[in-house]
Amino acid sequence: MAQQPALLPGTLDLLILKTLASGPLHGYGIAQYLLETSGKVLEVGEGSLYPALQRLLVNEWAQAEWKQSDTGRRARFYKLTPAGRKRLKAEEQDFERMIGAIRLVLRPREV
Amino acid sequence: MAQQPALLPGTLDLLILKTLASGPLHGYGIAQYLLETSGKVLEVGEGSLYPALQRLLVNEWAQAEWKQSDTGRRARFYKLTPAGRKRLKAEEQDFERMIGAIRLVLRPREV
DNA sequence: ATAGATACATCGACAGTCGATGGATCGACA
DNA sequence: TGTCGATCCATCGACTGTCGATGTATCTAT
Repeated sequence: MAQQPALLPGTLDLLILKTLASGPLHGYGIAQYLLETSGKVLEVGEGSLYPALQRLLVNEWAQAEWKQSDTGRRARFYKLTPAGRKRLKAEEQDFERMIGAIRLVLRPREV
Repeated sequence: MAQQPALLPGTLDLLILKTLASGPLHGYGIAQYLLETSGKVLEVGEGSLYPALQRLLVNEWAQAEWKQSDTGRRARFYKLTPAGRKRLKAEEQDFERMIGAIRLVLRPREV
């Protein structure tokens, strides 16, 4: 990685899952949310976002429904399924596990 | 990700660079070091490790030299170049930046 | 009119990880 | 003696995920 990648590969599903845990939201809204919540760091391109949303649907971690967005346009709202919540929990744990392990390497003397 | 991946994609170069910052080491030794230091979490397969080492050489972040290992076998020792140290620093900063951003999403109320 | 924000989605290129495979040496143990 | 496990190198093809470009459409504001 280092600079170009706006995302840590492998974390996008987790981020989306977490975002949806607060309530159903559409693709564009998810990208906006991540951008703002992360302090403009996580810039999810559409070429990453929509494939990720497809993954969620295929795995039945989310369901989609067409509705009106706040701005009056049609938008596809994604909503977590129970399986999606389970998955979120698992991904959060795995993430913490990985980060913890990496930290051990980055700072061996602080344990 | 979640379960199967033994590694967070995009972090391997950083981990290797950090490992080599303590002194020259050979491939097998790097894998061992990461495994032990991480508490058995980071299991770097050879199919990931050697391509990563090639990347380091190509980018001149490391130099390689054949020597005798502790066990008397021939082994290729990788050593950080000044550019490699620079790179390590940059990757560490980027990593922290990404993790910080992700944390903001995972725990929005703790800031 | 037209530009910018909102909203969807796909495509091909590219990079990185993984499991399998192949080779070789050495010590230990049966 | 044979063979097993650990040490050590490396490559290959499959797969997955991210990225930038592209295309469509609507709505608001200028």
